[in-house]
Amino acid sequence: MTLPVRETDSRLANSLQSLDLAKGSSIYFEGDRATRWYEVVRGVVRTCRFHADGHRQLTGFFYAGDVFGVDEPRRTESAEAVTDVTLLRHEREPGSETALRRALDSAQRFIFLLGHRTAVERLAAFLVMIANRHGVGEDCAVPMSRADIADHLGLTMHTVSRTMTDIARRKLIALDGPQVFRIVDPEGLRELAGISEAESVLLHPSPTKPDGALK
Amino acid sequence: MTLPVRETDSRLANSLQSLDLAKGSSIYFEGDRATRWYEVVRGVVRTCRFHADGHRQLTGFFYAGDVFGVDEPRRTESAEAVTDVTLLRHEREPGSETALRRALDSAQRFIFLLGHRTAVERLAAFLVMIANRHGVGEDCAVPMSRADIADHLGLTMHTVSRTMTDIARRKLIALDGPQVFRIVDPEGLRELAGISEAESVLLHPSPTKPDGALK
DNA sequence: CGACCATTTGATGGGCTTCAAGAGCAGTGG
DNA sequence: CCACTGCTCTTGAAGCCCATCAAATGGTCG
Repeated sequence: MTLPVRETDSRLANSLQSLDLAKGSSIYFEGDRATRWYEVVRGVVRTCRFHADGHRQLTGFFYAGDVFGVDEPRRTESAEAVTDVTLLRHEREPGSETALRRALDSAQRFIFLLGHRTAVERLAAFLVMIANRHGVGEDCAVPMSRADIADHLGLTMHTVSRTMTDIARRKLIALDGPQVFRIVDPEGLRELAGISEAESVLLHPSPTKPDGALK
Repeated sequence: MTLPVRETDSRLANSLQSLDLAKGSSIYFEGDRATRWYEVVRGVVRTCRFHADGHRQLTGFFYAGDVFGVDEPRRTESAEAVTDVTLLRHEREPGSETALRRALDSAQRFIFLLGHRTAVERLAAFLVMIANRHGVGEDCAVPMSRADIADHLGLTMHTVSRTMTDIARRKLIALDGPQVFRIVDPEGLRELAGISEAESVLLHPSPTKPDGALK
């Protein structure tokens, strides 16, 4: 259960620590005292909570440039490494307001995503979100498992799998194994996701994309 | 379409304005420039967005003491008065960090609520949330319509109505018309909602309850 | 009373879950 | 090298829950 944590706190004063964690590692647990927040440098992180019936709810995925763990004074959700990751750990201090704002923003986007009523719509929206992390036309990595996606979107792994192949069958995406896809019909996919062209820009004023012009 | 706005900006310097709005009034619209945020003094407010297929998503309900409209630089959702309301309008300034934190908090709770998979679970959780705004054993007001609840929980008005009477039939609540209920079996309702006794306290470290001891 | 609205209730069908089994793939050890 | 194991992902079949279509009820206001 304990994990290989290699801490390289040499970088800066002890107000900012860099740490590497292996895939699957826990970063913190629901209920922990929370005094610091994190920034992803490399890899992908998921946050999750459990419902009383035992089923898991993944409340967010976080990529390089994203921040997470701003909850206080206690963790309301746990955080885990989806892939091998490098993180920056920040001390809490006034002025971390932008971090809060970004967290709120991503929470609101996620609420809107969950508002989609059918499985295809939700998954399509999710794929668009992933694709926005990549360049246009590039292959898109799906670092998380089908079960992760399911617990994120409120579906079952089976439905996710079926729906994925369904979207591929419609020639909106092309699958190259379970963990890689490429968008074939961007317009069609966005339409399925219920996202207008204009909105899709708004959806990620993203820190990972160099060209983050928000007008 | 325009609305009776009586503005009583006498209260304080022009950095803090009080305003009264009639039930159904719009407070701001999706896309508007956003420079101020609001605090509810009296009544209930809803925020909402629309999906591409036209269906409505209510992203939150806000009661006396709650804050809303912290999004920037543009409104990502519109806000409307569910009942007659009195609001305080705040200028944006550093130090509104606590407002952000509260907004994030309520967003996360809502995500968790949407994570419930069945209609009964969601509605039960929603009722518990409402009940937490009231004293123990008191009658609980349901200021919003069935359609509002439906668009909030991702259900239809019909399912909400059916499920409501179903929960009443199980003697977990007692209905006194569509807009008032009373909890008969708190333990049973919480269990249905998938909320443990311990958690139910955590769920509302609420500004509306005087006794907000969070340990 | 009659019109209108919100809510309730009934009947049917579809989409997702559930249960079940098979396919693909990496790691291990004989 | 290949059988064996364990895992994730895929696919099939049956059932249930909720959306949809449709209609009735109850309340408010003219």
